[in-house]
Amino acid sequence: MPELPEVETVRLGLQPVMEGARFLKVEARRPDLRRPLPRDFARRLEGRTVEGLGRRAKYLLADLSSGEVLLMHLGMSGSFRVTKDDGESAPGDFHHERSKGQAHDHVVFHMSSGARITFNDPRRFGLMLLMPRSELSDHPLIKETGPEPLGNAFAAAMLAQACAGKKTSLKAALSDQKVVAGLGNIYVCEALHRAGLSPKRRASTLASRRGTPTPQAEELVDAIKGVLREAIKAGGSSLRDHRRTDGELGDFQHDFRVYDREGGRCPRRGCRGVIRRIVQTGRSTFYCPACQR
DNA sequence: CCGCGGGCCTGAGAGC
DNA sequence: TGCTCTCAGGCCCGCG
Repeated sequence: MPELPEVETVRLGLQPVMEGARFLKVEARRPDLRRPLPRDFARRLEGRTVEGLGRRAKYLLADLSSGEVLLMHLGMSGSFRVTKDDGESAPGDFHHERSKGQAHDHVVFHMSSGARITFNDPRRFGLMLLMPRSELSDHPLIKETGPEPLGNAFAAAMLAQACAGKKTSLKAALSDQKVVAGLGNIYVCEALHRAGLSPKRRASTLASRRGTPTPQAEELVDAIKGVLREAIKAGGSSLRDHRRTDGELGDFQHDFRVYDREGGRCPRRGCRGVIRRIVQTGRSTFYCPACQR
């Protein structure tokens, strides 16, 4: 489900109830996520204060007063829901699932801020890990991650460099978290359309022979930054699973130009093209063959 | 090393 | 209604 804008929306929702708050009680109801929850998960969180809640790529990172970092990933279907903590162990219909809450509520944080934070993840591709803060940047999940696309460091020269020599498609390259962090299937398609670049184009065409960025690389960087900023402003895209932490939907799906719009008219001014769906490396790609070259 | 396809899970929706 | 099939915002692993 979630790409950078959705994860950032979740972060902004959790920040006010997590930062500066302590974990009073932690329920690990279903430990078998993509990886098993860490050993002594609840015990290592309870009593600790969250000093800061950050994000790197699609990972949420809670800095703990113990010196550890809690790393959280939403996978395809993960979501966090913030509700008022009434002290009961769980909401939901106890006639069916006594004290178990909704289906797929795998982890619950009871915070000193008075918030109950429930992690729900039907497909269980999500992840929670604990590690010393000092080990984060060297951790295999983080180590190879490319630049943050909204950071100042992310510029055409960088992108061209990362794509130079790549035989794969632009679509595949931008989906690669080592090239740039946080994009997924939706925002890659949307950024490529905005930049007027074909998803089938070779990634290496963003770099000139000398390795310097082409005008297309500049266009693409602007398109990536633009679409991500707008999507964050809209609270992300809600196709099926994504919710803000208050349960409301995001709005950006209404602003998609190509994603999930197969057969629709290309929204670019003056373009008469029709949006097509193709499959690249096993994933749907949506694009306009007329204006994306 | 690089790029691709399969697999991990569950649920929704389409088609019969 | 109910079955079967396909597909889904991600990522890891193994193969060639």
